Amino acid sequence: MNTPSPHKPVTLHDVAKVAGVSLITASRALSNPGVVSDKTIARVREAVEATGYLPNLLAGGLKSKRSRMVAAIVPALSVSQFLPTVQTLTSALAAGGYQVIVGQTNYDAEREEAVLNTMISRQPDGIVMTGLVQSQKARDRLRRSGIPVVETWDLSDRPVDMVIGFSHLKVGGAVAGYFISRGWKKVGVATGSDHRAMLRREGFLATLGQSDVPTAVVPAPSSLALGRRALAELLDKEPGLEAVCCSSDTLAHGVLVEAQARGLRVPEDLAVVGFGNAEFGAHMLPSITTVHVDGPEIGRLAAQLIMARCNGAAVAQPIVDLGFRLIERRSTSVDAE
Amino acid sequence: MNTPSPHKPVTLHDVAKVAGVSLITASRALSNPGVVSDKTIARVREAVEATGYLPNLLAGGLKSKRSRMVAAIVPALSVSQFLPTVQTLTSALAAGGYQVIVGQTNYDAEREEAVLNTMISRQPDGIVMTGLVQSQKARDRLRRSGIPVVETWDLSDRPVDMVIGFSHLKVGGAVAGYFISRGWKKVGVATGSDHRAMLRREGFLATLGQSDVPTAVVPAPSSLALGRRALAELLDKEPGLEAVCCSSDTLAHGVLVEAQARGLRVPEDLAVVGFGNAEFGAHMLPSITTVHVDGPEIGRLAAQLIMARCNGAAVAQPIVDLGFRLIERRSTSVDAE
DNA sequence: GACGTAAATGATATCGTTGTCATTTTTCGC
DNA sequence: GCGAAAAATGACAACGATATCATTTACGTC
Repeated sequence: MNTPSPHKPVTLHDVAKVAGVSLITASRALSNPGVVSDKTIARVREAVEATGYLPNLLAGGLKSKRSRMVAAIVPALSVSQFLPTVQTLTSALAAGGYQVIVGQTNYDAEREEAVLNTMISRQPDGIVMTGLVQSQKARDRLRRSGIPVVETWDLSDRPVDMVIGFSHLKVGGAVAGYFISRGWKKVGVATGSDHRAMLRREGFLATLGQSDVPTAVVPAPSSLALGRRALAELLDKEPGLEAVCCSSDTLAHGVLVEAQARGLRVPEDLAVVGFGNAEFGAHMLPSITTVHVDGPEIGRLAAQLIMARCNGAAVAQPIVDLGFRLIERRSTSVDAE
Repeated sequence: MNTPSPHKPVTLHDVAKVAGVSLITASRALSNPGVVSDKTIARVREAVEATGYLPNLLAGGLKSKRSRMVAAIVPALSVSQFLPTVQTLTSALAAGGYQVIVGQTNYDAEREEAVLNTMISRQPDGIVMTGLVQSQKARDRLRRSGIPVVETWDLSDRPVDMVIGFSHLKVGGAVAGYFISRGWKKVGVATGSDHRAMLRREGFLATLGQSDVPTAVVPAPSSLALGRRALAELLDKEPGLEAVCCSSDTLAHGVLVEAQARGLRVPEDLAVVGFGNAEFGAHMLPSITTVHVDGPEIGRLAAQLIMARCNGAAVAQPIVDLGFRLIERRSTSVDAE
């Protein structure tokens, strides 16, 4: 058995020599087998096996202008909200031979622009953003780059390219509608400081018809500890609070814990609504009423749209509204399932 | 203002022409400014600005053999356990001009091998694994590839290359020691089915000196719902259970909820220990006794080791034991802080 | 001012693969 | 068995950058 030295990697050239064919035929046998005879394909495959050849995707990508990489850009990897999306995106793309390269913006528009430039430099076949692209300069550059871009977790009339998401304003409105139907008057908002959470709050306030609702804004990303602190802050402002609208299930969880610490019964003394339908919310005591959004589907769809584009297909519907639905659970209703 | 057509991207050649220097000087002005005069650097920078040039990292990487990409391989992105590690890894690498490309193995050794091959094809400057590389074939191939590899979240005498982690056997032993010191006799284990969790259970049993401890094994990745189910299963087997050792804080959270649902007081009726020191564990009621491991540090260190290697530095200590510590909280002791 | 050295710039080849076009071989109808 | 079309293979150049080696320019010293 031969042990190749670590510094002379096997190239397609070596494979071709072993298989007794030309370099280019070896290339085709592997990446375009339709035009090569079965006999030759078999010989090349054997040679690949024998030499332990692995293609150099940098070289292939350079020439073919298809890197088979897709950039996924998130505020931070630890924002569990987006994880299911990135997870399914990665899996769906991997199934098609694409890999994901991640970038973190830390909720910072300037960093976002820098990250996007770096990503463009890597010649990705697609870019998936969580959220809309903030800076106009970046939007222009992305458009000029010609790279398929999918913005997600939001909607826009004029996306950079494609968008898959839902209306945060409407989510806020739907929650407010629910609050109204339940007759809650003394309400509060516990929200992360990020743009989308603020949009939901805006929609909430608009439908509620109040503009002076007590609000606790906590820095993104949210956490249980921040949720506790937020409720403490809200109760300071409005001791008779009946219901709290939270910008995430994590925040809602914190609110629940703080309520428990203060001997407030949920939902009897205080009703709590979250957002995101996190796994834990359905199984806690009390379970958390929340707004469900299909995060995994966003990732799958984004992968699909980008791979379709890469194969030259035109995308019929570049704006996809996935909608949402409110799931009523025990944190707002003792009768809920 | 000129609007370049989307299909004729600006290359370094264009920049050089605009700056009135040769291609290679432009290249050096950007990536090795030390050897170029300040005047020329300024001219090239201007030309970059004027043309909107972004380098093609595929081309650069091909020739220089430094792709400035690092592969991060996880069982699944949704395993929150590893997220802080991937997060700090990504940030630390980004600060050094490296990007992370992610691969998911789904806890499957065969998939792991396939993912590693794909990654090697991308010519990464380093590979960071969560866990040890399972298949021997993959280990050999990685060694031959000459790519710096950091295995994490575990220890081994013979890593593929470098390893940063801690001993899961010892973690299990430490928890068992704690159980013994508290005098708990009727104990149970709720554990994920993954390799590392099973190692911890092994260490736990060994130190405890019992081999017939009731165990509920749930499929990885763990969830709150699985934790609830695990406790139900354990109470079936051993109704007089005094304490449960869980393979993650998420599972412990589920055990806590199930205990609450059954009217069991924690810790008086049932003590619960988790693993991982997740954010929520410290702030819940009761807070969760757990084993702390410095996940973010693992990521930072891994980034550091790989970048050092890329700069030609020899790594003095290729095996780093970060240790762990047990944090006693209210889920095992009413006196805990 | 001549000389040697260091600084700055340039020309050329190449990284490993694939697109394009050219050539050879095979296949098949009549 | 011939010719035309199809199938299979090959030669060459090129993708966009950097490594290497060569050359020119600037600078300080005696």
